[in-house]
Amino acid sequence: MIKELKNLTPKDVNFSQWYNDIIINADLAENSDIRGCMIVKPYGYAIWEKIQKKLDSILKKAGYLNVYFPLFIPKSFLSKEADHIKGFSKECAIVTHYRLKNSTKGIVIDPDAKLKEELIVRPTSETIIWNTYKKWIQSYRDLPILMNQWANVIRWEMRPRLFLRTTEFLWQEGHTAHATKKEALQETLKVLNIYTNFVEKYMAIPVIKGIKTQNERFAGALDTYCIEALMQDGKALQMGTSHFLGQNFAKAFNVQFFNQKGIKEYVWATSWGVSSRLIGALVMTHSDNNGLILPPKLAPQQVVIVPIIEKNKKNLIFLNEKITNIIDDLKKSGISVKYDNSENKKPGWKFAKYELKGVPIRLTFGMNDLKNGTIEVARRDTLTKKMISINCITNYVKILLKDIQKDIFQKALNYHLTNTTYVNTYDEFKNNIKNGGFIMAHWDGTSKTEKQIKEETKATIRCIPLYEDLTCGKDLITGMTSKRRVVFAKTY
RNA sequence: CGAGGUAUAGCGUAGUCCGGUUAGCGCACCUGCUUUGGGAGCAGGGGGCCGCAGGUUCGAAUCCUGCUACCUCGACCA
Repeated sequence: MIKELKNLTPKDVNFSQWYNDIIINADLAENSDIRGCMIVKPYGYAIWEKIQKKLDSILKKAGYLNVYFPLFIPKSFLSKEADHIKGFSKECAIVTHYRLKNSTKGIVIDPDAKLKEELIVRPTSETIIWNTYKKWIQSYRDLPILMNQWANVIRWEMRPRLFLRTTEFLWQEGHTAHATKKEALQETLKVLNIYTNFVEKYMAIPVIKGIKTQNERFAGALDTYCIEALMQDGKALQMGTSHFLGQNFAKAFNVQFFNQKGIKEYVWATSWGVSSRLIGALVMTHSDNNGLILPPKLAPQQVVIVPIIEKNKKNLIFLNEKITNIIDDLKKSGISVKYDNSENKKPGWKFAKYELKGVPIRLTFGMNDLKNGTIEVARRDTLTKKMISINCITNYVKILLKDIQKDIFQKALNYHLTNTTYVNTYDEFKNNIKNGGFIMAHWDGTSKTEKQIKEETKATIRCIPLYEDLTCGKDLITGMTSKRRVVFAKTY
């Protein structure tokens, strides 16, 4: 299995196998017996917890309150917003009965226990939340409402893929209600910036901020903002979205308020989310052929210590004593440490195992080090080793963790930039899209051209970037004037 | 839902075309000894209704029919 992994490279056609091997070998998750549902193993879940805790504290500081709404949504709720139901109807899990019974054929669904109205397992919670907001909002004084929910959702996608597109996934979904359009729009962008900052600073993944075209928009939104990242095989992945919902849901659920002048108005809404897909992005952005590479800020174990045990095992006592001191010191500095002094595995096995799991720093300590007052420090990202004096090891590790965080972002950014090409003709476009990557090209703004490009090249417009230069140009196909370049890529 | 493919031990697989000993191998697991600074070696051991249900045959993992599940590709997508 591992040998197979080593024979693959991220650029291989078989990138999906490479990706799956890393996820399964690094103990993040495994293929499920139930279609596409992920089973997150403790290590995989630990990464999700890291993401969740950090993002949660950021959102709380920004003023959002956590809530939890029901898993089941009555079918009629979901149907109230026309575009919304159109977008989600093809991927809903539906509860129709509430009881089983014994029969001659074994356990069967009890036909007498049919629900009068079917319940949909939430694919997202806009409808059930707006049904409740109706009861909460009467006056402009009740606004804004800033809520966030950590939950699981179900989307019965045709083709599931570990972490990237699983039938069930974990996420946070924010739902806000505002008195004015301006405020709601500001909110949408504020959250987009929170996401960008989180993904770049913590996950060390560079992104492009942008706005979706009409074709790619969230079902029920007026505008969908997003952050897009580039994976190592040249495909793009949407890391998070922030939707400006306008008054669509307020109108669908009749949520109105009296403004300061006493006039009734519909409420303005936003919704936004990031999911456990982020774990997949982490894997695909930083991994190499030895396995996962985790950014220190999100690694469940930042440092692993491997003692070199000699044949009589007597030296372990001396090593333990010294290493315990090191661990205490590291922990005092807020660094998480795993000490693997198991005697049944050889050091080489442990090295390989923790590299596979992406632990940023490995410390190796044996009798030679004890004599010399040294310790061996190995970096996961560069796979380089260095002997360091044991007296300054805590400080060294502290600085090295910061360096690794910075370096892997820089590495990902370099990849991102070298794989972003600017093209001016459709031929250039077709040539470049074969190799993957982001392609910056002019587009006339019509769905027709967008669809034609999608059909002919399988590339879609990932977004209209917010901060790209605004030089004019001509559409690749129609030659119509275009005010700015947009980002094309193939996706997962 | 359309098109192709696969199903053999916890995982990965050989055997299937051309039916014939007790279904073989690697990893993992268990026992013992030796090892331990880059995935240890030797010796021994346990584990299989060959996806499910029928059929053909003296005899089926192998041939035939039906079913189910999964994988890849298309439409979908945080």
